[in-house]
Amino acid sequence: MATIGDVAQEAGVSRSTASYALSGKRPISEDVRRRVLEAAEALAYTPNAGARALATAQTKVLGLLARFHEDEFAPAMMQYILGVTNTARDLGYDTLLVTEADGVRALRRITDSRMVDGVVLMNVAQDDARLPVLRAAPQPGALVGLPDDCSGLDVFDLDFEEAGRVMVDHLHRLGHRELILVSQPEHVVERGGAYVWRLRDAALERARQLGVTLHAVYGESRQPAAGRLLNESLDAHPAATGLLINNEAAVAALPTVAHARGLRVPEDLSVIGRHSADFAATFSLPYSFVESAPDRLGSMAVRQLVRRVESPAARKEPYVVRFISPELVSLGSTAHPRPRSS
Amino acid sequence: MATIGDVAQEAGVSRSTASYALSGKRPISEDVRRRVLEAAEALAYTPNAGARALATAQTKVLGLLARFHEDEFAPAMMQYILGVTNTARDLGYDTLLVTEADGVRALRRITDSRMVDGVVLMNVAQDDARLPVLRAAPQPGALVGLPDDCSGLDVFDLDFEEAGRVMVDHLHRLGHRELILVSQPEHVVERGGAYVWRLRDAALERARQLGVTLHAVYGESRQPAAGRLLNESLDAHPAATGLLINNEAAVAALPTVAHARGLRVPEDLSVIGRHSADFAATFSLPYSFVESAPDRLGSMAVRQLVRRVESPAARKEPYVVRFISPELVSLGSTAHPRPRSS
DNA sequence: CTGAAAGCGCTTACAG
DNA sequence: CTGAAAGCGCTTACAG
Repeated sequence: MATIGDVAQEAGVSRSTASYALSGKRPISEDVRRRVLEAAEALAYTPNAGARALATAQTKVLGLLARFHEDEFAPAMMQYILGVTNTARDLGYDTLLVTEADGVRALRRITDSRMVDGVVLMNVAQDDARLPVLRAAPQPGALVGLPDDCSGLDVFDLDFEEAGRVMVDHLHRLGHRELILVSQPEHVVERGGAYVWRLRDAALERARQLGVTLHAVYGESRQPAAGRLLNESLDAHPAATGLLINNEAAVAALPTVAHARGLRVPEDLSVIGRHSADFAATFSLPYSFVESAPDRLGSMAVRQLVRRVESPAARKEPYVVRFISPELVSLGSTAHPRPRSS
Repeated sequence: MATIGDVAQEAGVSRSTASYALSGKRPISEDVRRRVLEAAEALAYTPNAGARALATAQTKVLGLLARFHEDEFAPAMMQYILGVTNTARDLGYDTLLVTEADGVRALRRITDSRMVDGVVLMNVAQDDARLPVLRAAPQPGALVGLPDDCSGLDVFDLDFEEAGRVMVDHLHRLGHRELILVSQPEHVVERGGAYVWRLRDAALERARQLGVTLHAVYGESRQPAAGRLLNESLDAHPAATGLLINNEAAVAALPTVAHARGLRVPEDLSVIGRHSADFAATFSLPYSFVESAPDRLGSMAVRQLVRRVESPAARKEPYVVRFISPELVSLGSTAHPRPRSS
């Protein structure tokens, strides 16, 4: 493989001149510049990443830490990852994807060894053990997901509180007075998945204000349990006319459950999910939903991260906590209520 | 951050001794070794990845090139990726995930710059433009997916021919004499997705040998088209008693379609899919299927790749083309046939 | 506008 | 068993 020395020799200049001609970091005579560029072209010169990283203390690589819990719905993760990798590339960065179970260890490894210029943490828990490690690291960090303590890091998440209110408001406005909200399983909350209760508590609060009865239940995250729990919930609350689902596995199971029960949507039951448009298309879900915008969140996290990486000024700016406003995408699965039980 | 020089100083030895004590690559007195290890521990020393890569010409990073076509079913990809990243980590490697559209450019970038020690290509097409680039690269490469020309690379794939035969055999043995096979869309074939016709042609051949009528149709890869096409196929061949599905989107749509048609499986229709167990669980699919083993394929590709990376001897070995034998996982969706049409 | 030199942080022959 | 030195391939002050 050609080195900068080969290029310099081929162009008949010094290595520093070759380097400057390629980077444009100082004035170079037109003639020399041309010869260097031609030589680089002829030799198919590409700078050695390790050498450059060593000299510049920049790797042009971002770390992406994703966690996969047995009880979580893996398909939803792909969109977040693509949001990160594609945006990173647009900004000139490659992405080191780390999926190992021990996130703390992994984070130490990639930051201490200077493999990455910055880190995006996905699936952040309220009391995430990776956060202190990331704060102590020399690289900046961005989170997707809202922890209890946001200090020292940029945080991006869907506004789950507002999502809960939007769902309740929408059905209340249509005349519904009794709703069911299916969340993630309880142990997701226990593990620190704050988005579960953020949406739920805001929905409950709003329901109370509006005089709406809201039955909040924990869902399941695997099949067929997710479908079974839907059935139980519908059985338990026969007077409910609206169903809110903050749980990808549950909403994926709903078409089958509705069919089996002979339940028509929205005639017999109004439904609003909380997932992504891509998810809805993939699973062919005919339900209105609050867009969770995984690719946009990943993209936003990367943009902010790269700003901090590249600008010492940006590095000093106050940290941000930015929420994406929930957008209700209507697929016609809500209507005025009609009592379900005869 | 502490460097090897800091460690050496702290331990009162030279940098080379510190390095050797840490790597164990030459005999070190017990006393010195202990002092070095303590110093490294105390200073939380981690080698700088760029410096090490420069000195050793090894990055301990593997490249993973994944492609996402608009018309492909993204959720299936996550399992392949996890197979690669998890196995890589087990073997001491991190994974650079590259998803950009221009795979040729991306491959050039990561190989020419020596960012990676080896590359796994996913979603390989028959006449994949990335292959010549990978062959010319100094790093070894492994493929998931079978191209026309396998030279110079290790290739791993499901034995789709055998999968087609297994499906036909199984239903023939149960007494079925007319089957429908739903494949991927035609343009997936045009783009070079050989697995489509590999399974189909083998199934057709076997059906002919057995005197079974097999209607092979191209499917759709998005909803709701996938479901619609299922309906059309069932309408077009009312006497067919068995359905073979080599298409994730189609099999995901089948529960809804079957429900809508009042079709009981396996009483009215026997069904065999070709997908992964994880996919079946995620989508709650109650159909027997030929396991496509995405994580195992990813894992196998990485293991072979790392062998070549680490051993000059292995580097010289002949290249392999290794097929995973299709395993038929029964979920009870096949039975003796009963005429569908009255 | 250009070049010689130092330095980034490692590893590993070469000496002793 | 240990150390001084060279070298991996870059970038960037320092000189001119």
